[in-house]
This record gives sequence, structure tokens and C-alpha cells, in this order.
Amino acid sequence: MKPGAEALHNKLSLFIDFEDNDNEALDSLIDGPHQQIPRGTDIVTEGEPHRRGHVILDGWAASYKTLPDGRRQILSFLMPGDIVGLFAPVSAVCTASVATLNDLEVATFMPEEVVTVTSRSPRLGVALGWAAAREHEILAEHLVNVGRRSAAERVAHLFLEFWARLRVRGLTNGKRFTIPVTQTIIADTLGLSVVHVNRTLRQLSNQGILESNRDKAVIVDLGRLQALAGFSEDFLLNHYAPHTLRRRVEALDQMLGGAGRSLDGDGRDKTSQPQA
Amino acid sequence: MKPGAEALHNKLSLFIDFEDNDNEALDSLIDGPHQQIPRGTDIVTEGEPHRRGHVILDGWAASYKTLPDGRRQILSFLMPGDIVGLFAPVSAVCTASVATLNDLEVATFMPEEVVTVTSRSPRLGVALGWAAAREHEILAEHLVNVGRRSAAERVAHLFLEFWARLRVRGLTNGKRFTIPVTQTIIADTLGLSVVHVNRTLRQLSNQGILESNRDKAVIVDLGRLQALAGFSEDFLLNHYAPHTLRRRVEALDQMLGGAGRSLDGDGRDKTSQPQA
DNA sequence: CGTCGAGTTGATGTCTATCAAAGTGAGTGG
DNA sequence: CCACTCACTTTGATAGACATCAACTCGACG
Repeated sequence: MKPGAEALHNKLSLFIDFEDNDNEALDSLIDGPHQQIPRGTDIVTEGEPHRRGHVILDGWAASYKTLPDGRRQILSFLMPGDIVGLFAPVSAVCTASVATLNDLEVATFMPEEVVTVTSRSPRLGVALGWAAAREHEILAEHLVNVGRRSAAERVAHLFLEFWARLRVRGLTNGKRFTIPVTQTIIADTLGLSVVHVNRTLRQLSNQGILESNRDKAVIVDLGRLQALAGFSEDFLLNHYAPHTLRRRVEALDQMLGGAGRSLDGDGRDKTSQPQA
Repeated sequence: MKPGAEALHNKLSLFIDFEDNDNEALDSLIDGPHQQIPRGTDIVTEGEPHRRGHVILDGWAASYKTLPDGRRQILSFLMPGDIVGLFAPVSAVCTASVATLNDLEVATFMPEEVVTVTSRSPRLGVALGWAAAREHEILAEHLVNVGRRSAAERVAHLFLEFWARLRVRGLTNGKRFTIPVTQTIIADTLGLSVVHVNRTLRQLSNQGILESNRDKAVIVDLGRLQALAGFSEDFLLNHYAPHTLRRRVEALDQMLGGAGRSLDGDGRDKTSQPQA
């Protein structure tokens, strides 16, 4: 497997056990032309029609919306293994922009290739749908964050999200990880001012909870960070309970294959605990 | 067509021109057992496994998340024609609750019926996927709202959203419409306190822009309300430009038709995930 | 007629924004 | 090798938006 595809593979492994033809199908998404994109570039622009899709192989990007007066809200972060424009054709034009946060390496694909991929490997299609669903989850969690949490809680939660997402892809080094994210960007994610993000970060650092700068972050005291964030077990579960998820996939496989088998009893398996 | 299904039909008409078998397929979603649910009931509970799906025929509901200490964030509103649990099987347990805001009439369906429906009418499946994608859009818009707008802007935007969504379904009476929404609920939607929502609403009323109470709202000065909200044309477009959307559907129809089989590209994959 | 949900209003407090400016550190060019 | 810039972080002072606390009104309801 190509090195850059590993993160994507790791991520999707949460949902399905890969078989040969899944791998082949997946490869067809990342076999397209690769591209190096310098930091600070918009690879998607709000209001413009959709172009090619991108699989992020290395680097980070962020999707965002801007208001006429320049205020900006970041919606989500895209990291290695994430896919931009997966279901692009669903809307006429892009509804948000996507900007690179550091130098990015991507594989590009044509929108219709998604159809090809899912027809070659329906199971992979399902996994991709799941991945999209999780993005929806994360968006919802961001809304809670911004709507109902204090600055410190928001920051704590965001860093835990980074950590969790990178971990799943095998991109962390214990409690240390790389984040190409300035305080300005954090501010635009959390609906705060840069100054206040700075003070909050400083406070977390002084309290021996979290160290961070533009390049990297170190979780010094995980327990207190989680306590601060009120990091919900459910959220963790979605990230760390592949077995639960795998069972769901099997159930759905049946649905797709048998088109009408009963699903009774599905979902009763909320048993397994997140293994942090 | 059953009366309660009209809103759903209207909504989906934005995406496809209905044909006979589409109608039949759609009917199978609402032919299931109907139910009357009193106001203030949770029809879905965060953390519990998924049960049946619901098509809302009459009344409103809201999906929300709560924090351990009781703070609450409403994620989205569900009105007649909206579907709860459309793609439920994608996650093991519900990640948000759904509560009724007034007495609700719903049709219920089993999760696997979605598969049946989309296989009987792939075009309808696509339309359902589209609808889900739009919900994703609305969620993103809520995030911008809460993260980067002032109280007055948030309120203005929310009421314009209500108006737009109801209009599409033929549920408005000019600039007057029914909303079973208390100020407490608005507060939990916008990340504000009840008191401040009240003052903001009062201010809008005093300025002759918007009149509202628990039952209904009247847009008195649409121009100023839109100006206040910075209501983007894009957002409107997504709600009012069926022709654009229709063209996209045709394009996708071709993709689906060309690439092969009915179920592989089934609508489910085209979504960025169901509401809640 | 008392209770209850909802809306309203005033007084007070605080979290966070805004304004302003200085400090760091990597990278550039002379 | 040393200015010098640029992007980013940090810190102080001040202001404002919104939260919180508390109390009152009003209509619906049993």
C-alpha cells in the first residue's frame, strides 16, 4: 500500500475488515494525479462549482465559511485520510471553502469515481458513508461546544478531538502530536477572539494540563483535560470502539445483500466500553 | 396522497420530479403505523439504541444534546416532512435526543425499509440523500450563527430559516407562520440565555421588524430582517432554486445509470449523514 | 383561586471582545 | 553576520455583550 494511504486505511478499518477488492477499490481513489499544494491555499471555494475531489495524504486543511464583513467560522478540520468533496455532487455549488493549513499532499479524483468505487466495493461504500456520518457527528459536537461551553471547555474539547482523530490514524506519539494550527485558527473554530484563546491556552499551560504551539501539542494531564472538557464517553466510543462498529457493518451488509432481512436486535450492542 | 405526506412531497419535489413509482415508494414510508405523540416527549434518546424511524406528518420536534450539568444545545428543528432516523443504522446508538415541541403526528417505519424504498426508487433514494445533505448544510449554518454572529443576528437568521423551511413545504401564510417554539428553546438553539433572547425579540418587535410569540411569528419588515441576518443568497438558493437542483439530479441520474446497478450508488452514500 | 408555563423587566456581575503594543523566532537579504 | 520582516504569540487596559439573579405579569387550566 502506498504510504500516504495508510491514514485513510486505518480510519476506514474502524468500519470494515479490509479484503483484497476493498483495497483495490480504495486504491483507485488515490491512484489519480497527486498534487502538492502550498500552505494557505484554498482548494475549494465557497460559491463556486465543484471540481475534483481530494484525498488528503499529508498535511491539514480546514473547511470554513466567511461572513460578508470578514468574520470567519471554521467548520471542520481535515487531516490525512480525510476526503474532500466525497459527495460533492449533492449540491450545485460549494457551500464552504477549504483552505490548506500547511503544505498539503493530496490525491485527486473525479466525482464520478466515487460511484465506481462503491460499485466495485459496496462495503467500502458503506464505510465511506459511515465516515461521512462521523463528520456530521463532529460538526454537531462543535455546535454544542461553541453554543454551550466556556472558553476553557471549548479549547480542552478541541484538543481532545485532535488527539482522538489523529490517534485513530496512527498519527500520534503518545500524548504528543503535531498540529499545524495557529491560535487565530483555533479562535475561528471556537467562536472566540485570538486574544482570549491565547489567555486560555496560557492558563492551561500554567496549570500543567496542556502545552501547545503552532506546531505541536502535548497533553500533560489527560485526566484533568478530559474533566475540563466533559469529554463524553459517547464521543470516545465513536472513535475507539471498532468492534461495535464492525458489528453494525455486518448488519448493514446483510441489509444491502439480502435487502430486507430483519434488523431486530441490531443496535443492542452498545455494551463495549471505550478502551482509551 | 395522504394529507400529512404533502409536506414531505413538497420538500422532495425540490429535488426530483415525481413519477408514479416514486410516489408509491414514498408511500411505503408513510404507510406504516401512525402515532400521536404528546408534546414534550422524547421520541429518541441520546445514548440508547435506535428504534423505529419517524416521518413527521404534523407538529415540530427538535434534536438536541445535553451536557452533564444540564446545559442544552439544540441542533436542529424537525418539521412536517422531515424524517427522523433515516440513516439511523450508521451508528450504534443515538448520538442526540429528539423531543416533540408540540403534539406530533408521525408515521413510523423500520430502518430496513429505507433500503427497500431506495431500491424501488433509486431516484427517491437520491432525493432523500439530498435532503440529508441539506440538513448538514443547515447544521453548518447554525454553527456559523452561534460562533460568529451577535444575538440579534442569530435571532434574525433563525426566524428566516424557519420561514424558508416552512415556505418550501407550503406551510406559511405570507409572512406569517406558526412556530411552537418558546424563548427557552430559541435560547438553547442560539447559545444564549432566555433573558437575552427575550430582550432581543422585544427589540426586534419595537423596531417593527418581527413579531413573535410561542405560537406564531410575523415578519413585519423582511428587508431589514434579512439585512440584519446577513441572510446569504447561497442559503436562499439552496431553498428556492429547484431548477438548479434538478439539473444536478439529472446529472447524477446519469452517473447512477451509467455506472451500473441500482443499489451500489444508492442514495444513502450520497448523504453527509442524517440529522439526529 | 392557586398553580404553572411562558414572557417581561430591572439590577448586577462577568466573561469575552477590542484596542494597543510589545516580545519571539524563523527566514530573508544585504 | 546582522538588520529586517513577517507570522505568530503574549500581555495590559478598557469596554461591551451577554449571563445571572430576582421579581412581576399574564393567560390557561383544573
